[in-house]
Amino acid sequence: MPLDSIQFNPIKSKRAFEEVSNQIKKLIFEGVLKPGDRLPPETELAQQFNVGRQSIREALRILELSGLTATQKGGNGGSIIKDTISNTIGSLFLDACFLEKISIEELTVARIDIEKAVLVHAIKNADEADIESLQQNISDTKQKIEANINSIDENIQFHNLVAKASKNQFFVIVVEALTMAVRHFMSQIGPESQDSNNHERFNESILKSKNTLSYHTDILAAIIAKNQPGAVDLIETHLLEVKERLEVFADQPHTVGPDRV
Amino acid sequence: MPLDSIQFNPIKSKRAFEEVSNQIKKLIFEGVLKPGDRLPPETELAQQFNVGRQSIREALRILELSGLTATQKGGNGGSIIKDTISNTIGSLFLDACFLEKISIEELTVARIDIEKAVLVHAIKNADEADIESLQQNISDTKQKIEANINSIDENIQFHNLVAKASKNQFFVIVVEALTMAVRHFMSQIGPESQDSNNHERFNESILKSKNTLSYHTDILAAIIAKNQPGAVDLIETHLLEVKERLEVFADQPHTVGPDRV
DNA sequence: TCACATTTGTCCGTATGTATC
DNA sequence: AGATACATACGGACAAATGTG
Repeated sequence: MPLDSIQFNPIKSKRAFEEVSNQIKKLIFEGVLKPGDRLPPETELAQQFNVGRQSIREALRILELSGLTATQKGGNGGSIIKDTISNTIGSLFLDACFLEKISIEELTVARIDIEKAVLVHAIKNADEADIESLQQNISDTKQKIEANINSIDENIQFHNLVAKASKNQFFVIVVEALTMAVRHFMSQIGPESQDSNNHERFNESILKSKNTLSYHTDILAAIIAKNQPGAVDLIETHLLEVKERLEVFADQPHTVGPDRV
Repeated sequence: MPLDSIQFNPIKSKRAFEEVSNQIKKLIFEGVLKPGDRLPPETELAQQFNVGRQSIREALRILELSGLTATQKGGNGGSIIKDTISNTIGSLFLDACFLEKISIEELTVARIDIEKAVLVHAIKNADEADIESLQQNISDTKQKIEANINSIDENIQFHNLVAKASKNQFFVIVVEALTMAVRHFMSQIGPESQDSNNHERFNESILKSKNTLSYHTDILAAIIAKNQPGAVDLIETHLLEVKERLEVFADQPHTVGPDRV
């Protein structure tokens, strides 16, 4: 065997909290610790690992930020194993956007290609339950629009539901990251549109909501009819319109991201 | 304005370390703290924020895991602002794979669609420098194969370079996450193949490397010739082969992920 | 409603290891 | 080699929150 192909492990003087978080992480990956399980109290963990409580706490912060655990205060509280880490990835992704490594242009261009691919898989793999939740989403959106209520959450949710229908968890995570970023940029527009002193803008916002609803309705129909080319065309046109709507705000400085921990 | 459209901030008794990490994060996003800058020592930060060192340390762990800072110990050490957080996303993503939320099947299926889209953009946007680094990658791979050295790093790098050529940072991050996962599953095959007691497997591995190199060479040629349909066909066939190579190991239990902090 | 126990959140003092000069 | 600066780590103490009897 050639010597060069041996991989040496970098010598990294492990810090105590790293060792602790890795050991707990390993237990979670191995399934020893399952979602819903509660970790022992910090003081007890400190005794078991034979380290100070400070190291335990830093390890818990890592697990918490990784999306593996959640922390509750008070009696019967503690660190609880969570069951999903997808929104954690979305948050980190939003951070990347803020560091201006990703422009709105790049974001929306990529979104079109990815959601087109996702839609193809959704048409292939969607089951009854998926169709039902998509229909529910549409009717929820309708109600909100009729009541003049902002429907941005439902609009975002539609895309996430389509990703779920693809039965591919990778797509679910990627689309969630995309929509989380889109949602943030949208929310920078939203509050202004609802300014009661500016009826024109508010009406404009309602019009756009109806437009979006119309596209979503047609896309769902195409999914049900398994009309792949039609669906792909629809989502491309739809996302191109969203893209243009967002690009107006591309050069505006954006605020800091949401809290994650 | 409809009452329902008001967004209430969830009352979450902010913990001190959250406040600290958010404030520092904000400074980084705003560009006040730039890559390479050093944060004040922990004791000084504690004084400035008027909190204990423990809270500062937990905040620093959060920033470190988020990929925003790196920590050096010893004299002249401290927390330094980093310039990229992409590999952090890749690591978190690998965690998601380990939680078996994502199967190799899902991973590779998604990879094919995404890399096809990326390739289209790469053909459109690749400049001289991109072509050059891809050519360099090919020649590096050739040399390693001729010297019977494992070329998995170069093979992975090829795909990352194509993503970079697309000039879309979102694609760069997603492809890096994908290849990081693929690389991990590959490395579970690698060590066995290099077992000096198993020449057959080793030769098989060399054959596969040559096959991969051949595909990469053809894909690069198609990029240069701006032959979009040809390139897309090539990468689809190539990734399908990789997919089948990986699927053999799909049912094997995999080991725990790499350390991130 | 009112304690009470549990557990996280926080601060402080001190000691040690490590890298730089 | 020694001094300095810094992260790392431990232990003790108290405050705050939360569920239970």
